[in-house]
Amino acid sequence: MIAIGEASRQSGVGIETIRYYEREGIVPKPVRASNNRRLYSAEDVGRLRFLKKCRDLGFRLADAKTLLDLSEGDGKDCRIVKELAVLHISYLRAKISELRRLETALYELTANCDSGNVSCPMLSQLRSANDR
Amino acid sequence: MIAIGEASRQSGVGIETIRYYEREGIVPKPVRASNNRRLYSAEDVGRLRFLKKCRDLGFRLADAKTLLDLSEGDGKDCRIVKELAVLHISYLRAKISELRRLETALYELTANCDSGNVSCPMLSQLRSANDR
DNA sequence: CTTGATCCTGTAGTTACTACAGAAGTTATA
DNA sequence: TATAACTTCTGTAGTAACTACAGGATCAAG
Repeated sequence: MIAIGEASRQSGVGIETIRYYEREGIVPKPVRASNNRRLYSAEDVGRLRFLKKCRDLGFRLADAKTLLDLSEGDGKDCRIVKELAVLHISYLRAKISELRRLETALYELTANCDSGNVSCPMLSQLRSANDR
Repeated sequence: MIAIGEASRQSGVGIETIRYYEREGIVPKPVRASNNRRLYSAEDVGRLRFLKKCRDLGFRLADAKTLLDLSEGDGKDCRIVKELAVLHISYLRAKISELRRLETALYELTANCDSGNVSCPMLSQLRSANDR
């Protein structure tokens, strides 16, 4: 059993974040040593690492918890997992194309923008009343 | 001079958001009617619309305010505008490639995932101790 | 005169942490 | 043994940019 700092190091999840996950009921409350300090097992660290990977993949915390619960449950079949993943992929794709759109729009706005212009064309564009 | 509801309609900025912008000092406090209700001029609506466009382009609110201030100032030259825009474009590009990476990773994780699997390969992958 | 729409202020909730403050306990060094 | 440095504890507040009330006042229409 290890202390929270070591659990943080082993899982890659920050100390404050671990305590936050505990408060939020994302992970079970760990046992306490006689001095009231939290003690984590290898399993606890595994959970934290699992959550970290999910978060790194862009899942929201609630979904990460769902996945964690699924992975601890008996029926580990894929349905819900795949559903969540597919949903998240389409969310990512939508986000990507939106950002690409923004990038293009912004690039075009700056195209005529050159130091020395008396009146900035980008600002003019943004100030214009038309379009939406 | 129009009421806040109409200003919201004309600018596309929500009523609560308009009041929020006022609280935060993003837009100047509007004049008040004798009944204490806010009254907006065409110029005020213009500011809101400007902010809306900036936000739609993905600028953070603070940057939107900077742009707004620039567009109201005397020296409307492009330097700071372009700087902000270029910075934001590179931020967008970084975000896009990050999301693409996530999409690929997630897609690969789901590849072997098929309803009916007894043990979900995606969960196994996430539970595995290796890599980070 | 009543109904429904709009507006007001002020506060709290959202997401997922992060950053303290102040106290207590632990470990390493002199 | 004293002291310093480190770690942990609880609890609270801050972040970004809104959004959602609650509870009350005012307004316009019929």
